[in-house]
Amino acid sequence: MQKRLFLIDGNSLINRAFYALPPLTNASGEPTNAVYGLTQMLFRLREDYSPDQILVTFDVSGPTFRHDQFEEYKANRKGMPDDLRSQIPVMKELLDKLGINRLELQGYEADDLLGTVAKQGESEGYEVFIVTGDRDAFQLISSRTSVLFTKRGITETELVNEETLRKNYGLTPSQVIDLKGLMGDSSDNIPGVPGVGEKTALRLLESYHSMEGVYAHLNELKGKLKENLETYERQAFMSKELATIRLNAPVQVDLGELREMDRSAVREMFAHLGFKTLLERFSKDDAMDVQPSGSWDASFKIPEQEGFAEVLGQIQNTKRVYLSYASDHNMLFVLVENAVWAMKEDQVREHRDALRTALQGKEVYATHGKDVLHALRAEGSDLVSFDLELALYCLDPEKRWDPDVLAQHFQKPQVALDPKTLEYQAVYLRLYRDVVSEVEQELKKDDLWELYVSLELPLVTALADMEAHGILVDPEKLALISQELEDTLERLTELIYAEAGEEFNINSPKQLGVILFDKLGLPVLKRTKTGPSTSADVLEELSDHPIVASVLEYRQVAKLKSTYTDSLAELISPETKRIHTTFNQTVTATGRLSSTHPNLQNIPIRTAEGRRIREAFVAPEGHVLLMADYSQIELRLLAHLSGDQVLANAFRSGQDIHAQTAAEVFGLALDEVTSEQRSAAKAINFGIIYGISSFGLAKGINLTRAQAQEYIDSYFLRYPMVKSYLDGLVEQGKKEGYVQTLSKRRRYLPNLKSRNFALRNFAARTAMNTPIQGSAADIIKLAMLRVYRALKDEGLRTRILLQVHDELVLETPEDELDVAARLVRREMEEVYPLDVPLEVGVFYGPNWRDVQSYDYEEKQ
DNA sequence: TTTGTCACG
DNA sequence: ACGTACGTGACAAAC
Repeated sequence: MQKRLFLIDGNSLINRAFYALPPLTNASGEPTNAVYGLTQMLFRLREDYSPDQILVTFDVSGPTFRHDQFEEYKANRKGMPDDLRSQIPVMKELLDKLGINRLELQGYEADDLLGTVAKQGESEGYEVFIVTGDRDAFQLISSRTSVLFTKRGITETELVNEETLRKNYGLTPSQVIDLKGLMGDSSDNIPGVPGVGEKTALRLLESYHSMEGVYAHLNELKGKLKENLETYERQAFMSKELATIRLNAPVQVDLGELREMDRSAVREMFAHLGFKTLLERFSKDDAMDVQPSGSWDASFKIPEQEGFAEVLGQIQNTKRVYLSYASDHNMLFVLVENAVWAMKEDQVREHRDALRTALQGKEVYATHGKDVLHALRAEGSDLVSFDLELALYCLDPEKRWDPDVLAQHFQKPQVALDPKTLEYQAVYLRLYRDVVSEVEQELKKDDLWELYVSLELPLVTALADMEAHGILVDPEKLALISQELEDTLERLTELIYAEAGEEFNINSPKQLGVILFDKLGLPVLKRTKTGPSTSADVLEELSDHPIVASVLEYRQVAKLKSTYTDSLAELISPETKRIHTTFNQTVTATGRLSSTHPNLQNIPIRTAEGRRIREAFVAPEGHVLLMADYSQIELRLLAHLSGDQVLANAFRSGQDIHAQTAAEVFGLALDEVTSEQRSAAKAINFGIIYGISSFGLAKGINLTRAQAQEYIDSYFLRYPMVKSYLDGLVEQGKKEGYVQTLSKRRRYLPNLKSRNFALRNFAARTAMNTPIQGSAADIIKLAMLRVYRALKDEGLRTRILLQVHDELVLETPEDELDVAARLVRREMEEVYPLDVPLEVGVFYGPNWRDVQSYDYEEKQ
């Protein structure tokens, strides 16, 4: 077995622990939190990885060679707070008593020591682990060295090796410093090239591999980017050099074996520091060797070639199989006959068909069903019969159902393992097996079984199918738009610099604030907690000044370029030429879906400029895109749920709903309503759905609070059932502890009883909004299922591509358009009969922008 | 990591 | 007197 050397970046960890943990003190009032954090980490490492040697490095105060080289380096780095400084000698003393070696050297930073000793360890045959919260260490990764990167303070670690560095960051170890040279690092006062953020830097490195490569091919670049790279070349190379870790620190360590700790001295120190839990664990027999998994069996097997037949055989002989896919390891875990098998990506690929066949007809219980469907390329099949994550989401959509929470909730032993390890996955799967019947019972007890089993679970299949299919994107169109936006951006930049009389980073709210409010003396209308606000609604008030109009336009264009052209292009799959988003089914509090990587639920539509992005989303040859959206589904649901007949009749009449609201609120005939009154009524209708408040409404349309309150009062006078319905929701929420949607989906609102005014009011608005927004989510999910099944049943080739909350986007062969359009409209409108009709607008076209209405009557 | 901003329903 | 419209995700800057 290979020996393991752990190198711990003491300064990095102690800093992170200090800021992440609450300010603990011992009985004498001395701060202890940083010491506590690092000590806990040490215990955890020993339990999880059984290292053969541990070394902790520290920075020594005083100048390093970097100070000589660059005066400004860290010149204005914040000093260390006294409460942290005082903990360092304590930590060192504790390490000595624990028998853990310290390493520090005047004139060298911890990074350089880590790097040098890592190389020494490698040459002596160790598997080296560097534990730090500093990304710079990624440059030290090699086939024998990996980094345990701390996150969320130091509570979580991520194991980064050559493979995960490439996969998650798109970098080789040596590119880490190129990246830093280009983009800089504000926390280290290392300047980068202006206008080059992470995205741009990664793009450049992908094309040109290194900074040298970028500069060798500068003539292939253009515009502001090229200009900035040229201007800041010297600075970029200086920054790169600064970020480079030296491997030649004059240290030679005798790695040897771990020293014995001085147990009584450690116990004494723990007592003095007030570390009760650590002391307790430590006092038991031999705390440093305690098995972390409690009563859980953390074992697993990786099947060898012959072993695979054994896995398949076990699956054949059983009724039920538990599966999880660990995306950070790209491994499929299978629990069958009390054995956990862990299969690597290529192995799964090789045996995919055999696995799928073996699982057919079994009870397949998955932690995350959609991941398993993707891993087995079984999207669109009904392979998964239970999805734990989804079931827990139905129980309480806002609870973070981590395995430790799950264990606690169902009174099982705690899972005390690092979530990044394979053992953790094995234990999680066994925990899952042991709670699943109780999860099912609880769903039934709370009347959520129907929601889970008839709506959410079958939807997994449809979503997996949609994700795998993807939507076709025209990269040339995207590039063209990007170039035009770039040109506009350059023109606006010049204009803004001229009007400001100087150059600055327009993307920085802080720098922009200095120009607008200090230099040009514009009035500060709103503040954020860090300074004057420069948000669009503020700037619109100030648009008399020519610079403000330019800034507003710049912001719009910059947003489009960074979020919707450059990044979208990178996510086109080389194999399919399509974008494959992920639809998250368990993140929102209301039951809606969300979309990530990329988010395809917020593609611009409101402005003509932004709408152009939609032109790049296209249908393949011989196909058209088909769009279907619900009209006013939330207000219709309000009419249905409240039973208000004035509102219901408004929808039955088929007239413009906002105009009708205006007529009611302002006491006019429908044809007397002005367009201003209509927009005011529209804002009121929004307000009602959001959980009305006079303050909010006044902000939405320019009114005083008193006027807004008058509008609200007269609205509720005309729609009294709406008023009593909304009041009833808050009351019911207070009484039951939760509110629910049409399909009984719950959202718990304990803050309805809070003594804090703000929290309580927020909860009250949530109580009014969630049943409406959530019921709309229920309905479109049900509609998706019906459309999906109907398309399958009728053997059509039309596919659902996207869901955007009240809209479905489909792709249909031209010769299927008529039948698909009618099917979609029918399934969506008839999905769930309400007191008012559900109306669906249907559109089609060659891309997502240029669409025309599909008029059902005409085509009959 | 947090903050400000802005894209969507 | 308190302080906000509801639900998301992504990006750049600054901490």
